Amino acid sequence: MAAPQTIHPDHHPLIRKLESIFRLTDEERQALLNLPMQVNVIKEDQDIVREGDRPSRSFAILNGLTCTYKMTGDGRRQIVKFCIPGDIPDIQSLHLKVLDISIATLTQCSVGFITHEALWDLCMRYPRLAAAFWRETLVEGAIFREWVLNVGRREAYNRMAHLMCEMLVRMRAVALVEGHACNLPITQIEIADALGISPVHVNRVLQQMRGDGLIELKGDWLNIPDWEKLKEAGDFDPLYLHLVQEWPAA
Amino acid sequence: MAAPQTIHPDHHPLIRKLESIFRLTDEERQALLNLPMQVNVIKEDQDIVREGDRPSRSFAILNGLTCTYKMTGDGRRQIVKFCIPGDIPDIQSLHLKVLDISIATLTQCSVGFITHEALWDLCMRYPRLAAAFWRETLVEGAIFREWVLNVGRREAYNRMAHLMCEMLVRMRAVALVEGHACNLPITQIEIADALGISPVHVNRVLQQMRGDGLIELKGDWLNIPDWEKLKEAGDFDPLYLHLVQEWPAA
DNA sequence: CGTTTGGTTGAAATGTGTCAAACTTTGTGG
DNA sequence: CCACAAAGTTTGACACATTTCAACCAAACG
Repeated sequence: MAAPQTIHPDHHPLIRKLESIFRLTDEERQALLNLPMQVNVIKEDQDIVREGDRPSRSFAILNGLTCTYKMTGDGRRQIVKFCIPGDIPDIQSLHLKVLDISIATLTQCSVGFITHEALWDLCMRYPRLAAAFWRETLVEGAIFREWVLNVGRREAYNRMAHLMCEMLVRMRAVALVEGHACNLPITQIEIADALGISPVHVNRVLQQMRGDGLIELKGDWLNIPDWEKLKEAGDFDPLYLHLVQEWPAA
Repeated sequence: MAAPQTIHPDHHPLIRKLESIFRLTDEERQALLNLPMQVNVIKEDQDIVREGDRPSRSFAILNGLTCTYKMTGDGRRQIVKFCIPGDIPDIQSLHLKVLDISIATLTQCSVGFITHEALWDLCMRYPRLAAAFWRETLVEGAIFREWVLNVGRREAYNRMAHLMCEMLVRMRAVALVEGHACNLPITQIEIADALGISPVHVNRVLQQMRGDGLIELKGDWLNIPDWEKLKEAGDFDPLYLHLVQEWPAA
């Protein structure tokens, strides 16, 4: 609905993300700013795209939280990734015509739609940007792999701790962490769908973790009182996120 | 150990795979054939690369079976993908300097090492090949996502059926299926590590599936007497494999 | 042949799921 | 600002899928 709008470079999540990987040239930065992007605000709990769709454009999350999910035939949902500002969750559709995933908002979001045509054009003109996008999809793949490990080989308690670690580190990378806390407005049902367990069990595990002083969840805020302890519980090693700039140990 | 060797185009797994996506030009095909590739034979149960490595080259599986896996801190293994001829399982290392996975042979394999330098050169010269490699990594990501769903939301029986379906379809795509059967020399322990369950349970589930007439496992051969039934049990939809050429229904 | 590796079996332990109800918080319209 | 509805969280009891442990068996192998 909203008309194309100008975003200040420093606040453009895409630019911020790419800059965290390598230094953009002025020309590259300008090309990104000039990308024709239709910014829409979408309310919470809406599918943005659905499995089976054949989109002609991709979208960047500018603001808010979304998740990528799949369903079994009998209607059980598995969230395979939480997407945060700066992500382009369906960039795969540039190459793969039919979507094998659905993507839904978890909160109200503003997303920027970019036509595949414009993306292709950008990639052709700026091979370094093409490489950066490719790289992003590879990191995404690495995250999926870690999730297979997490769901397949860790028990609920550690699995949950691992997820919290990942979210905090990824949020920190896009400057969405304040101190040891970040805004994480997701329900226990959504956590359950991400971890492959039942909502009831999520509740029990969360209480246990709170009791152990690993996390604090007040309203939509996730606070990590003891990062090292959480990391230990989650068996968490950020290597798979392939962040270029690790932040100093807490 | 082995010296670079010539492979007939029709038997070159890489070319065969790319040709299944789009028609290569003569020039592209020649460029692939000219890729300097060091072919090594590696015996079974050997790590080819390990998590933490910083490889300067990638490798294509020319022959044999390998798996990509990760380990938890307390030594539990999760296989995240089986790799078959035509795959380049660590092509991600082109962009991501440090490996977040290990890759091991399951059988004796012949693999072709290609330096990153040569791959970059190829990608620069032939953008369609670069796009094809990117696409391959995206399909790989789609497979990981499906595995998260499989491990997170399906019970052992269906999970196993799903894995068998995937293996058969992927093997068929590279002409490794004869009739309804394919060579699948993996142990029950390896299946357990792929499905995130215990070897004992794999055994029980396999017996149940055999009893239900879903699969036959004699020696290293997997036979599928009733594809539709297996597909049903595995809740299997090949969409996520993004094969260009579906094969006609059995 | 003995040794190794992988497969099979049973019994007991356990993590997690299911169901159903109660409780709490949030949001909304009167 | 209250009242109510809706959404999300918490709790308990019980069921069950899967794990663990330990032993035994069968096939492959040098």
